[in-house]
This record gives sequence, structure tokens and C-alpha cells, in this order.
Amino acid sequence: MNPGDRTPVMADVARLAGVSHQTVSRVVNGHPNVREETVLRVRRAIDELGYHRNPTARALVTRRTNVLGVIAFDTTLFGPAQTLAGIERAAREEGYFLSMVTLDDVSPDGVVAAADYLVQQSVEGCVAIAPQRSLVEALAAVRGPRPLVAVEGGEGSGLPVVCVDQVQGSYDAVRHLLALGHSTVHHIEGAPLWLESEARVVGWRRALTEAGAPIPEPLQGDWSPRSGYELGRRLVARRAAGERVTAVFVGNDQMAIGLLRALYEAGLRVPGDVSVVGFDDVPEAEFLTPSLTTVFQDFAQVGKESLALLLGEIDAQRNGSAASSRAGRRVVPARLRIRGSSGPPPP
Amino acid sequence: MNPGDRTPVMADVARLAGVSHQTVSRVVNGHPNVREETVLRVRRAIDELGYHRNPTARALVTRRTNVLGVIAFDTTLFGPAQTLAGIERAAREEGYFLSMVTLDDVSPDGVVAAADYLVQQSVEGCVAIAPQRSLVEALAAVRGPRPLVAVEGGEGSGLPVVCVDQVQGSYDAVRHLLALGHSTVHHIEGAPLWLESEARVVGWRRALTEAGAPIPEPLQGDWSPRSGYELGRRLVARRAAGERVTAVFVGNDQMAIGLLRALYEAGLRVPGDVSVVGFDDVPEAEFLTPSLTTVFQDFAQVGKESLALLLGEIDAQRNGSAASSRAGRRVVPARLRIRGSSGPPPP
DNA sequence: CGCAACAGTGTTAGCGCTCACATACGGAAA
DNA sequence: TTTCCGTATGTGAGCGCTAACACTGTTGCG
Repeated sequence: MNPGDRTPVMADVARLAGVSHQTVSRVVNGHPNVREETVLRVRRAIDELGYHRNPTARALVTRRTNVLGVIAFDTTLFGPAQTLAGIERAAREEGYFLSMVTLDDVSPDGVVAAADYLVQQSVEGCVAIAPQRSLVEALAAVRGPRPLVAVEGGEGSGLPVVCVDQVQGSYDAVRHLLALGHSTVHHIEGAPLWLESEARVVGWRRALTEAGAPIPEPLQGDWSPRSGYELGRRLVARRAAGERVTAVFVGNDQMAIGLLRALYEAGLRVPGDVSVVGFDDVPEAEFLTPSLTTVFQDFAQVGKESLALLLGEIDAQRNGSAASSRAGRRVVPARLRIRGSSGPPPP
Repeated sequence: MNPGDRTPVMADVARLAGVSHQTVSRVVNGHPNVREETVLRVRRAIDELGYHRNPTARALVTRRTNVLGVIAFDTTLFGPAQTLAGIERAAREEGYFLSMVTLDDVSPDGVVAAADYLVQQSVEGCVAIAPQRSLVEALAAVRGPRPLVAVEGGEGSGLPVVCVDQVQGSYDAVRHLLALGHSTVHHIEGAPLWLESEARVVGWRRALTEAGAPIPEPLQGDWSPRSGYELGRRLVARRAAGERVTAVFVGNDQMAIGLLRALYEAGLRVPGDVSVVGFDDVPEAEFLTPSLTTVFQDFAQVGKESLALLLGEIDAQRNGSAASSRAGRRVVPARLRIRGSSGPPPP
């Protein structure tokens, strides 16, 4: 390759191998019906020139870009980051490329912009890691990339959805605390309008209702350790005011860490005075003091399932059949991990 | 739009607006020299048909895909996730799309495969979040996507590099401990072969050397809370054997959490008996018990800088000038955050 | 022997767009 | 008046590839 040469194209390979460009195409795409010896000659020419098929030209004629889109909200949070990794791996295994956008805010404008952005990219389909109700709804409404699969998107949006069984997870967590003898369980909620927050409230409430336990007012957090800390102080104050607070189910592990801090500062022992259960099972949960009882979510599985669902949709659409007819919802179970931060209530 | 219509193309818009396809192109691309009234007519036709310019066709003829690649190793770790987010935002602001690959392992084969994958995508350039020496070297060697910028890539690879000043950060951390009166500082290292591990060892050693303090054998971790815990137990055992261990500088916050756990189990107080300093400043660091003294890294800045560097390279290459001549290295400072886990040594 | 079937190859026509150029018209300058 | 320029538009070619079809030569079988 002399400097100044532009990157080689199929015709260059064809010329060097002494065949037509179509034969080169056949070799590159592994068609049968090419003589062994010809294949070899073409291969040699390809190597010699360092030829790579131009995916843009290919996409133009095949009308398939082989690119999937991912819309995410905040990929620095534990769940979304894990999910993204799962999707990425699954996509690669299926031979798809991934193009991603993150949203800075969930304003309808932002969603429209992101959807547009991916449409511009001509993605063949899209996974939205859309943990907020408004986001899912905006996506369902907007004329954006299709097919589209939502991760953690709630029901009723009409989009196919993959999610962890938040309700069952939190139900299990609260049942665990009630079984230990607590008369009720307080709850620190995740960020407002998040589907995960809402689902966890539902599970918590259901467990309490079934047990006939009183249902205290939940405290509204925002997933951050800081909010867990501040709401923890509020709980401590309530306790000082005479309210019986012996168990807290927290919307995620980060807030639980903040809560542990607040309890520590108040001189309360965990689980001696107050039991704490988190959600997510972050890697450090096991090594906190006390180690944190929490709920594990298999994000890798979620990523895999959502990609499978999306590919199914794409296929259905291509074959003209009514897509998303059998779509619905795939639910991945959550698993309670019992550790040191939960125990029987004080006498 | 009747069902069965394929997606509209420029010619359709042209026909509807009663102009040539070229005029539509001009309107879409905001060329001057189109009569106001014509622009309006074309715009109306575009809206009516729901036309979107086909980026594939455009890319084919302009030879610009507007896609940048990101190669990452493990985007679920705190640093890489943050960096990725920073890059993503910066790319979007510049009007670029992002295509990402993650590596499952750092085998040369894996790196080659990833590089190939991005080349297949015809990215215009690529950022590698490449925290391991072997990875950077493999990337520098392989015939992969170019231009290529490495984040956290060490010196000597010949690639342009953006990184946080790990050495300065760890130097500051250790100086802080020495200034508190500790006679020396132990070190729990990050995963082997990671550039960040190595740089932090360098800073630690430099501070000790300058102070004339003895340099204990560092303990080799792997970034995980578990390794911090296990090495913490080893340190506790050494202490029980008579070695004076009053301060530990830990390669990251997650391992520091494991260490805190091990110290707690051994009945040692932090910072009363042992001071601990981490690295990363994860959001929960402030809310641990005790709150964790650590070193903050501005990953958002790293992402921004790396993108700026990459765009510079792309530009330089396009204009034929010798790329990466002024490339070199951009360093983002690290900042020590002093909190509750560091204090004077016991008497 | 003739005809079909098939393997192996080449030829042609686009995919939807942008670029370079051609054209048409008006007005300012000579 | 002619010349020239600037504006507003259209025309044709071609980016690099694949799909569809045409063509050649071989084989199998009635």
C-alpha cells in the first residue's frame, strides 16, 4: 500500500484477484458456489490490500444498519450501568452494534431529542433503560425509533417490557422483617416518579397489609446516600418522639448506607435497635458494618432478555407479522440476600 | 401516509414540493441561496411526509459517519462508568454518535476483536478507556481504528492520553497521613497490571521516600470490596504479630470498605487505632462510618478532555497535517477529600 | 443426443444521497 | 447595449455495495 492510496474498495480487490467485484462480494459474504481456488485468490488479494467491506455502502443497499440504540437516563447508577453492560454483551454476541444516548433530564423535549437522535442514526431497534414513568410514556407517545423495548418500564405503556420483579423482591424483604418479629416496617422510597420506587412501595405495602401491620407514611428519597442519611435523621427524630421504628426497608443500598450512618450517629445499633434492608445488592453491601441484608437483581439477565425481546420484535416486523402481539412483559425474579443488618426487634 | 408506503426519500419530498431533489438537499442542509418561499414549501412537504434524511446514504457519499467508538473494559466499575458518561455527553454536544464495545478480558485476541469490531463500524475515531498496560499496548500495536485516544493509558505507548494525576493524588493522600503523625503508611494495591494501581503505588512510595519513612510491602488487591476485606485481615494479623500498622492508603474506596469491615471485626477503631484513606470518592464515601477520607477524580472532565483531544486528532488527520504531533498527554488533577477515617496515630 | 439442472462467474441496475457543474434570470458595471 | 456577476435552481454522476439476472460450461438422465 503506497501512501496516498485511498482505502481499497471491492473493485480494487477484484482487479488484483482477476475476478469481478461480485465474486469478491460473494467471497466476503461466504456465499457457496464459488470455486475453492477463487476464494483463496480473493482472500489473498483482500489480505494484501487490507480490504474491509464498507458497512455504510452495505447498509445503504441492504437497508440494515446492524445498529441497535440504547436510551438511558443515568448510566452511573448501579442498576442502569449493569443493565447496559448486559445489553452490550448480548448485542455483541448477536452481531449487532450499539449506539447510545443518555438523557440529562426527563423533560419531554429531552426524550424527543434523544429519540430523534437515534432515528437519525437509523437504528434497527432500541432498548430504553427507562426507569421513570414519564419517560416511558413520552417514549411510547413519540414518533421515535421502532421497534422499542423498555427496561423497567411499567405496564400500560403498550411497549414490550423487561423488568425485575420489584414487587416480589420488596414483598419478600418486608416479609422477612415481619417474620423476625417486627410489628411494622418503615420505608424510605427511591426517587419520585421512578417505576422502581413505586413498585417497591407496592410490595412493601402489600406485605404489611397482608400481615395486618400498620402502614407508616413512607419517606421520599432520591436514591442518593445523602437522602438516605437525611431521611434517617428524620426517622431518628420520630423515634425520639416516641414512634416505634424497629425496621426500615430502604429503596436501594446507597440510601441504606446513608441510613446506617444516621442511625450510627444517633447511637442506635443495627440490627439491635433497628433492622435495615436495602435493594440492589451492590458489591460492597456484604462488607458494610453491619453487612447489609438486601435484594439482588440479576441485571445481566435483564439485559439479555431485553435484547432477545427486541430482536424478536425486529424479526416480527421484518416478516410483516403483527409485531409486539405476543410481546407483553418479561419478568426476572429478585432474590433476597439475608445478611447482618436484619434481626429481631428489641424487646 | 398510506400503509404500505416505504419511508419517504428526498425525491418524494421534491415531487410533493415541486422542486428538484437537490433543492430539498439544500434546504435540509441549511444552504443559503434558496428562496424563502421555496424553503417553506419544502419544509411543509418534509413535515407532511415525515421525511428524515437517510444518514447511511449521506455517510456513503460524504465519507463521514459521524460515529465515534468507545472501547472499554468494565463499565460497571465506578471510574469507567463515570468516564463513559462524560464522553457520551461531550460527544453528543459535538454532534457525534457513540458506538461502544466492552472487552470481557484483556487477551490480545479480545483487543483485536474489539478493534476490528469498531473498524467494521467505520468509526471516525475512538476513545479507549484502557486502564491496563497490556490493553494499551495491544491497542497501540494493532491495526485498529484511528485516530485513537487512550484514557488512563500510561506513557510510552505513543498514543495520545488523558488521565487523572494518580501519582499526585496518592502522594497527597500519603502526605496527609504522614502529616498527622503516622510513622509510615501501608498500602493496599488495586488489581495487578492496572496503570492506576501502578501509579498509585508510585505516589505512595514517593511520599514515603521523601519523608524518610520505611516502605512496607504493599498488599495486592483486585479493586473488589472482598479483596479489601481479605487483605485487611492480613494486616490485622500482621499487627497482632507486632508490626506497627496505624495508617493504610487503599487503592480504591470499595477495597477501603472491605478494609473497614476487617478492622471492625478485629475490634480496631478507625481512625483511633488505624487511619484509612481511599481513592475515587464514590458517593457513599461521605456516609460510611466513619466517613471516608479519599481522593476525588473528576471523571466528567476526563471524558470531556479525551473527546476534545480525539476531535483534535480527527481534524488534524483530515487536514493532512501530522496528527498527534502536539498530542501527548492531558492530565486532570486529583483532589484529596479529608473526612473522618483519617486522624493522628494512637500514642 | 438433447435437454434440464446446476455450479461458477460476470453484468447491470440501483440503494439515497451530495458534489460538481450547467442553466436561467435579474441587476450592476462598463 | 453588452458584459459580468450573484442568486436560485436543475441535471448528471457516482459513493461502494448487493440483488437480480444473464451467461457459460459441466454433469446427469431419459
